[in-house]
Amino acid sequence: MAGGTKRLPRAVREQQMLDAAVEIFSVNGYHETSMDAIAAEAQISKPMLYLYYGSKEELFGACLNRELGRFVDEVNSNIDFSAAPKELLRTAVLAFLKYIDANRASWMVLYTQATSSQAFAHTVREGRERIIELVGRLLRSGTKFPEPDTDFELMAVALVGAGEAIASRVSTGDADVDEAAELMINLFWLGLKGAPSAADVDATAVISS
Amino acid sequence: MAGGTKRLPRAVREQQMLDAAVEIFSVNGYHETSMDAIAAEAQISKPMLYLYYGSKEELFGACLNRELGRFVDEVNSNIDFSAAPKELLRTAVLAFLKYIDANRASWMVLYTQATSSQAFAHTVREGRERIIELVGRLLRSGTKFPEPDTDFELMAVALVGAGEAIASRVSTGDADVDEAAELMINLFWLGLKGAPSAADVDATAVISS
Amino acid sequence: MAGGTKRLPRAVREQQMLDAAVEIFSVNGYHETSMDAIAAEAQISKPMLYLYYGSKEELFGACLNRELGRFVDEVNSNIDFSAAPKELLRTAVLAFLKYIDANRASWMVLYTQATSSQAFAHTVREGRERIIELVGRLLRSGTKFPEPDTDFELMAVALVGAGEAIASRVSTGDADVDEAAELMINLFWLGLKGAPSAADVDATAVISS
Amino acid sequence: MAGGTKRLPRAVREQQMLDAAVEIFSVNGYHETSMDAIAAEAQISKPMLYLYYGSKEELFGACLNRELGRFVDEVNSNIDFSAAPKELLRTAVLAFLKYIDANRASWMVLYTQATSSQAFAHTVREGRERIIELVGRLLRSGTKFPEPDTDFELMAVALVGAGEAIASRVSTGDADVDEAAELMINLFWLGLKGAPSAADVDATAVISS
DNA sequence: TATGAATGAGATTTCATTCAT
DNA sequence: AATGAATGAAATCTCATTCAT
Repeated sequence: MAGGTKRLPRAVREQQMLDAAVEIFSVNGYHETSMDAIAAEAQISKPMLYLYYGSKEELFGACLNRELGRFVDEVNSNIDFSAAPKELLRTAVLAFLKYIDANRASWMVLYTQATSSQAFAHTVREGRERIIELVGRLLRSGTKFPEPDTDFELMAVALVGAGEAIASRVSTGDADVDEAAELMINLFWLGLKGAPSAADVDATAVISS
Repeated sequence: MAGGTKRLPRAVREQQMLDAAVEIFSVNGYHETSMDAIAAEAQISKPMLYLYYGSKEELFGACLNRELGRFVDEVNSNIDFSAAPKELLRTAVLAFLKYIDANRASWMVLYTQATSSQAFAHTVREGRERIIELVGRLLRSGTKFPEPDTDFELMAVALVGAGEAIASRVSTGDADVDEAAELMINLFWLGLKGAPSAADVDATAVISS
Repeated sequence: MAGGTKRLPRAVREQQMLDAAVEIFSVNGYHETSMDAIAAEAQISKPMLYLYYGSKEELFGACLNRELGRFVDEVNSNIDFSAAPKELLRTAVLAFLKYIDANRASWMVLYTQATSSQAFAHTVREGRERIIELVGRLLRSGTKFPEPDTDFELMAVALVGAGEAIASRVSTGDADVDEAAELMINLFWLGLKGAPSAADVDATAVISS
Repeated sequence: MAGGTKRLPRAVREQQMLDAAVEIFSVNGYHETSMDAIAAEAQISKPMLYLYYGSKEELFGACLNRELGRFVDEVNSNIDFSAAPKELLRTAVLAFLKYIDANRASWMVLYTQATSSQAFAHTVREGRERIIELVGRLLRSGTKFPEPDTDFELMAVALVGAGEAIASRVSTGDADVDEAAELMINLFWLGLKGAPSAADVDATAVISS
């Protein structure tokens, strides 16, 4: 009634639908969300959803892709690739966490939902895998004298896992962005020397027997 | 005559049901699992399931609790609390990862399921929170001269996140337990000095420009 | 309410459902019939239909099979296989048409429905094919001096087609059973000598110019 | 600019639509065919379909009528009405079967569809009725000394049924046109003396016991 | 104690059909 | 004359859950 049963160009409607879908999926989860609910939120009829997106699964996929795209774009454009390594790292981590912070509902929940929902675990896993590879390469290239048997990839897995956990804390508002950023930066930095044996000497020194 | 198949003591029936439920939930996920399927697997009738556990949600909760309990018990009993800190850490990490490795199907999948399903995110989050607190306390007590503003809890969040990520890799068979353990131990150890400012000095030295 | 939401043994419910399904399918046709309508007619809930028969298609298949079985049984038991050929033919044709006459709604309409419904054309065609083969063999064995190139099978096709058409007339009440039987018997009998050339001589004699 | 693609004269458009509709209906059946599919095949928009034909049912009716008309025209124009009865019969049967043979897809399938779909059984039945009447009149006029109680119409029903069955065989490619024609001609010819008593004498002679 | 029988409620999806331009 | 945009209505099917025995 208030909203609009008006004729809208396809592109506009698409966004309108995705907005609604992201909103509802985020709040209720994939399974608990009905197409009816999304249609209602978007103030359109259910058949439109199917006309535009084919199925609930595809609709969710479209949500995922849009949010993923936005995330990548935003983060990418806020990283200062010309800066020195540590500064670059700082801008990257900050861009990442700030995006999470600013898009709590939509992104983290979509992300969480997708991780579980069997049909999308795949997509998320792939995305994560790419990030892990990236981080792995950064670690490798950033380490001056790598031990021969250093498993940079597993280290990357750990760091990305840590990043996700921190991001989750940020997304729930339970952690301060700046503080979280500082910690992540440090952790990554440490990761660069985290290869097994190498670290022991220095680290142990500061620690209670 | 007409009645039931076999009279079994309550405790046995309960386990029989949980075994079946864990099995099916693990394979198919929470939403894709029907009570019918569980009843069939347990070779009992659906009303029994409801008699014992009240609802699908409660049944899943019971699965979760049992598996969580087993996990905690097993890990606990394999940690050498009398050992020196680093050795204690080693036994803990190994116990953790070995459990994961030995119970791939049941635990990690249940865990993943629970994380998503809105109704249980709660339970999992609580469990994780307890672990994070524990790790946080360990960090605090393990650090000789803590900086005043060190946020041990957030560091614990990161480390636990890293641990989960690694555990996930182990559970899929994509990472070797021993290697993963070594890496986690190192990471935690480093975590002890991961408080912002303190680390910079040493770490930077090994790193490119 | 009036009918019965009572507990019934499986076998009884099955028949009750099939009765309802046959009734409604017959009146409305396969596509125009909804499972809701059948459930209502059977005075049970829709899930029962699915519990017992799995899908609309399978339900229809079950109807088809039951009616087909009844038809075959009834007709078979009314044929006098010990009689002389012509008498045997007579009993067979009468049994066939009388069944049709007595079961107008159920059988003929089911038959018609099935013929069309893509998914069952198959079943019906097979059944018809068997009858055609049977008739073909009868023709062959009944003809004393068959012409070498006589296509008994195609003749059987024609005779069965004629039989179906007549049966259809009977089922709508537009033809008298006894008269129809006599005609069919004659036609079949003639069919026995219907091989092309053979007939010409006699037939032409009775015909104008 | 925004508007329509091409302005075509009404008659052309109509044929274009019917062509598409016949094609799709034939392949998929009435129920399985969507207006969308037809519009797509005709390369026009759905509202056009509705503008020209009002509803799916009417569109199918139009298809049926056009095909029926073509069929009648074609067959009619190939019958040699001036020939002697038997030759006339031959030309008629051949015209009929040749048309079927040449228009397998369109006609027989449409015909089958129509027979079932409740809404069109009517139309088909009427058409068949006209043919039956025609054949009945031919039988009557062709029989020199008809028995008083001979039911020529029912005989016509049988013969037309036989004709349909044979035609169906031809349409599936399972019967040769010429052979089928010869058989049909013979059957019709025999039908002329198919009145009960008359036939017995001759026929029995050729038959076993 | 144990279960076969039964269902209310709701999910996804598909169409024929119509506005507004 | 022609169409992209939009929908009401309904159909199939599934599932957690409960009686009645």
